[in-house]
Amino acid sequence: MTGSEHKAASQGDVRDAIRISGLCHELDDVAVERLLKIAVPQDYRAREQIFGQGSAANAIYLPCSGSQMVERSVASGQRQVLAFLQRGHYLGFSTSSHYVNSAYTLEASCILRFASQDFFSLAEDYPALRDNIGRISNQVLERVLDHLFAIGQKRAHERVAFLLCQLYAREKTPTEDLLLKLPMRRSDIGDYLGLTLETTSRAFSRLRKDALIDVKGRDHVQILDKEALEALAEVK
Amino acid sequence: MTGSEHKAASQGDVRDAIRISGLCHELDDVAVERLLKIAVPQDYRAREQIFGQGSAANAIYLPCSGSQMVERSVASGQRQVLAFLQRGHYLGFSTSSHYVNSAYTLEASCILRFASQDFFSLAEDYPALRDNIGRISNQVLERVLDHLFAIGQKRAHERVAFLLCQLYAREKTPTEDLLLKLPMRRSDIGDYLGLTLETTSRAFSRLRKDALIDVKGRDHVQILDKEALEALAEVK
DNA sequence: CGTCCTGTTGAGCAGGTTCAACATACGTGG
DNA sequence: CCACGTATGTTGAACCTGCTCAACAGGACG
Repeated sequence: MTGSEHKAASQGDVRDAIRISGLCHELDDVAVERLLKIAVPQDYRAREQIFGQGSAANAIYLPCSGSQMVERSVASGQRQVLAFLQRGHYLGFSTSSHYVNSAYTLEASCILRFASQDFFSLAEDYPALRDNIGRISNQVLERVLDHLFAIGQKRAHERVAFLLCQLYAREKTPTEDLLLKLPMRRSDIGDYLGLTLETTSRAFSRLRKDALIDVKGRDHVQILDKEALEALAEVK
Repeated sequence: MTGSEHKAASQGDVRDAIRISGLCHELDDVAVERLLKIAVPQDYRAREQIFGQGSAANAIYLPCSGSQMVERSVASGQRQVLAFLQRGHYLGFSTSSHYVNSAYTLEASCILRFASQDFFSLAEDYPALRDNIGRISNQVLERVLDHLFAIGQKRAHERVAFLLCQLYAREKTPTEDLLLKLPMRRSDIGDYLGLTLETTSRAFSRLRKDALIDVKGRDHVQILDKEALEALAEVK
């Protein structure tokens, strides 16, 4: 059972998340209302599983608040973090009948749950919805290709620079002071970038020493030299 | 007709490629004919560019024969090979107006070219075609996530095992003797797996020494122990 | 105030890279 | 058809980045 000690999802939060997600692009009001009607909001605590690798893929998720990650593990114990997500990002699209990845919250989150059946039967009625799903998964593909480049070709501190730029670029309201929140642990970042947590930590230290960033406590980073950071992170 | 495997694309080759690609799933004959009508076959020599990073994304490509690769390079000189392709695989889908990747042939190839405009206006008329495009790009995403896992978490010889399993798994007619053709160079494999060409070569040697494969000349590999190879390659 | 958890830093090690030599395959022209 | 020259692939040796193991520091929370 999930904790309900946090504020319930307001209608505004929900609509905001859907709008940000791009799922409603070109969709009429009736369709949006039908979409809202099949959405079930659910509250999660920090570090709780949303769905697990191998379980039946019977829902799609849309975070309204908080932050989440998608990962994949193998029997030999290795783990690859595939994505860090937040409000307006989709989780749980699966080609097969079972999830091949797991998803967890990083912070306490409110997440909309759409039963696959409801969702896809709605998509049957609205071609625009199918197009939007296609557009979203193309964006996902693009991000993953950038990620692939970074892991395949970049050095440790460049990979960390890549993550910081990726996180900054997706902020809807880029903060003027370039302050970034990092809700994940060093080990999560390491598994995202194909590094150990120690190497990740050293990479942060190096960027700090070179005055590209300032590490503010455990989970905040201030970008001091955005251009230099982007030059390190270059993936296209 | 039957013996012209050298140059001109036969109608059979073309239909075969389209069938393998999965683009015609649930598509009626009229639609398929219209698709064939806008396809322009073109012959390429080995190691020729099909399209280049930064150029206008005005076409989609479908190889009928030969083999190809998609790569991305950055100013600093690093290159990531993103995919090795062959008959029935799609090339050149782009979200933006310009390609962010380049594509080259590995061997001499015949490739169908669809002008984006023609292609997408045809897709306007056939929802099934749009669905098929969506399904194909989901398959691409799945492959890229496997690739990401391999590069992020696997050691050198495990990555090579991963590539060999990936290439073997996609053979339409799995050869009984487990003989695999590798039309790419060691440096291409290295850039695909995030390794240098020397490390790649050493990884092949290691797999040979451990009797998992047999390297037959420059561009053929015989798989001797498929189970062991798959155990090394495990990505889910 | 102590405990646990996360992050940082250090030291030694190892896998992968770099640089270099050699081997083999392939295409070309004699 | 063979000989040669160039491409690609393999192997060796030294080096270096990142990993492993370990100690310590700083918050968060009871």
